Amino acid sequence: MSDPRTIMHMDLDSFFVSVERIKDPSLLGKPVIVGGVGARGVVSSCSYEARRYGVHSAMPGAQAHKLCPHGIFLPGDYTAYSDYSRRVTQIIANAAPLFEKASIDEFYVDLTGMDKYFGAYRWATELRQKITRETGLPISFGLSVNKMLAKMATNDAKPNGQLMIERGKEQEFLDPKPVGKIPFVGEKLEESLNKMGIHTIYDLRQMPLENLLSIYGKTGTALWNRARGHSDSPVANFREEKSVSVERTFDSDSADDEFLLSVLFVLTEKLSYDLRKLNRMTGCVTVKIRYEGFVTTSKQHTVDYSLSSKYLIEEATKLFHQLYEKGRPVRLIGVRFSSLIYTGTQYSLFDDKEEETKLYSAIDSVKNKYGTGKIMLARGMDMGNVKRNNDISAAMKEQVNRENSQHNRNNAAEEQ
DNA sequence: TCTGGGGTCCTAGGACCC
DNA sequence: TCTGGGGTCCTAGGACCC
Repeated sequence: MSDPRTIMHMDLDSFFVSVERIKDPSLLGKPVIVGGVGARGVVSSCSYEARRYGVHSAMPGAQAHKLCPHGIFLPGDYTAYSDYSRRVTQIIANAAPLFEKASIDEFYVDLTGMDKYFGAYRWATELRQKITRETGLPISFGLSVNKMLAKMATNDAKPNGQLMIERGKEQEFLDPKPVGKIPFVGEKLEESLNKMGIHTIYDLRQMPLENLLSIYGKTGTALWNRARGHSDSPVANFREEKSVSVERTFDSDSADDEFLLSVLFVLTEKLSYDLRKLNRMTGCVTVKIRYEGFVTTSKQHTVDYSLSSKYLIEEATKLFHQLYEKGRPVRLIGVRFSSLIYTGTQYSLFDDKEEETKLYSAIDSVKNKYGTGKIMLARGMDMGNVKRNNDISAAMKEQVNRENSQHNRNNAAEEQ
């Protein structure tokens, strides 16, 4: 075994709620729920006061309302959340040589080499205090020998606390916990383990590796390792994005072909724009349809690497026609681009399509100025309202026609 | 109670190639 | 005559995380 590392994990406590409370201190001490607004909303974040009523994140809004009728439901202010997240990230970046931003509200810091364990603990305590002092946000941390244990320590420390697992006490820390406390053991896996009589991590540790391997494959090996506190994934300060996606659930199901196609158009346009902003091209397009009753299907296709809205919309439309069962009510439509490659200097390959490039940069510069939502998505997003659908369809048709005639002109020019 | 949106990773079957 | 085996890519679906 290699020398033990010292890893810190940090988690902003009910982050969205904390930001809302900075914006409006009268929310302090009250059951605040972010999300769960609208016909099909779910809870994104909730205060500990709300959790006492059984509310938790990912819960359908209707259920949260039932459990906590006097709760304060907020739609969420994602711009503010990003801003605060960035501020916290900056504080950590200034203090730590090697850290990883694991999500909008979670961070890992590698403190290996910091004079023994207690020096690291003091350093971590000070960083935590500094974050709360400078942003007003409560944050918890865990400290241990790897990412998994540090994260589990944070979970025990929350809310607004800190916990170091002493060296050598790792197994003692793990053994009594339910297997579901292991990160990556979700509802399904926990249920499956419980059925075999495995409830605690101690129970899991009694299972021979061969058994776990034959039942769960790779997952089995991971379970065997996690039960022993083994986890060697490094603190990674950079991660390349592998896919981008966008999807929308409608307030009510729709089987209106024209409407569905216009949504697909808007989503694909938006995603292509994101792709160009990232300086990436995609080599694979996936269209997802979720029908009435949560029945979900998808169709993907490998395509020539592209960042062209027009081309990607054509591909998405083809996939949609192959996938969609006409007349069946649809709950959600989604688009994903994967097999991303960095455009880098290759962007010049597109110089010969000057017209197209100009069109995009014109659209993009307007978007940069006013925000994506306002240009293409504002009308497309709140689509519960059927009356609006006709407007959208008309606008989309107009746009498609414009692009088609442009396309035809280009083709004609090429043929000459 | 009736299930968001943005991601990652894994599995398993089939195509295809040598 | 009636069917090998390894490697890789593509596709569909699902579990899981925040």
